[in-house]
Amino acid sequence: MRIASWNVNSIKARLEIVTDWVVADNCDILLIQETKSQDMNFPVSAFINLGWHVVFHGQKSYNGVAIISRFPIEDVTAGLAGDDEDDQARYMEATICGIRVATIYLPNGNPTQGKKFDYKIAWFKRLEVRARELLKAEIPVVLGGDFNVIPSDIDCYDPDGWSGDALTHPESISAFRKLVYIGFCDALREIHPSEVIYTYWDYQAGAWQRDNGVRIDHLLISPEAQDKLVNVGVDKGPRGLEKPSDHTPIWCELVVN
DNA sequence: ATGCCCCCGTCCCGGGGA
Repeated sequence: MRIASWNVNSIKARLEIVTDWVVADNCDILLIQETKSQDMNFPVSAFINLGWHVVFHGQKSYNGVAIISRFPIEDVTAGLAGDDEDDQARYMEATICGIRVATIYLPNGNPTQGKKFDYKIAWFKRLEVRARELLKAEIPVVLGGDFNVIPSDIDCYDPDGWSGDALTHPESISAFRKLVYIGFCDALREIHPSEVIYTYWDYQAGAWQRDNGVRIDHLLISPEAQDKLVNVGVDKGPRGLEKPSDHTPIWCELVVN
């Protein structure tokens, strides 16, 4: 079972790149972020025509998440509990072949002084509450998405230049590590503990050509999923295409019994 | 120090991204 996560920066602008990739990669489940599409405009038929299943949770212009799968999608929940005032479409869960998956688009949090950063940290706390509940279920869980956190210096081409940013802020990193302390595994680091691997390169200043990247897209997996983990990687291919997303997919492979 | 680039929308600028 191959499960991937990808911030596509608009599902409509990236439709061909995404459909081509899921077919070529032999991916089974793709967790998508930044669809930037209202539900009524989501390009459902492109995935139905492939024989895939699709669920989505969007809003106008910004944010938006989706899950597409070769296998039936069950028990879908949209939104993250803990704040009735929060109307940003950043979270959705579903069960596919007995695996509970979540697609996560964590707030960026810049600037670090003010409401946006407070929202990020509050959102992280809500995610931790949900993550603890999911661990209690003792089933394979994959939390995949754009966490907007650079967990350590080796995950950044220029740690000094990024100091003071919301993505490297100590509170952001603590909140991310907390998910690991309570029991989730940073799947990429399980297989590649010290390799420099990025998932995002800015559109600006030739960041891709200079390999000025950061690792901010993550797959956090429960112990029951970790037991089934055989491989993890990042596919840089889509970032090098014409009109790419600024993120590229991260994937993991779980053995199925 | 700032912007570079890209996407969206009652749309040709401004907000948001990271």
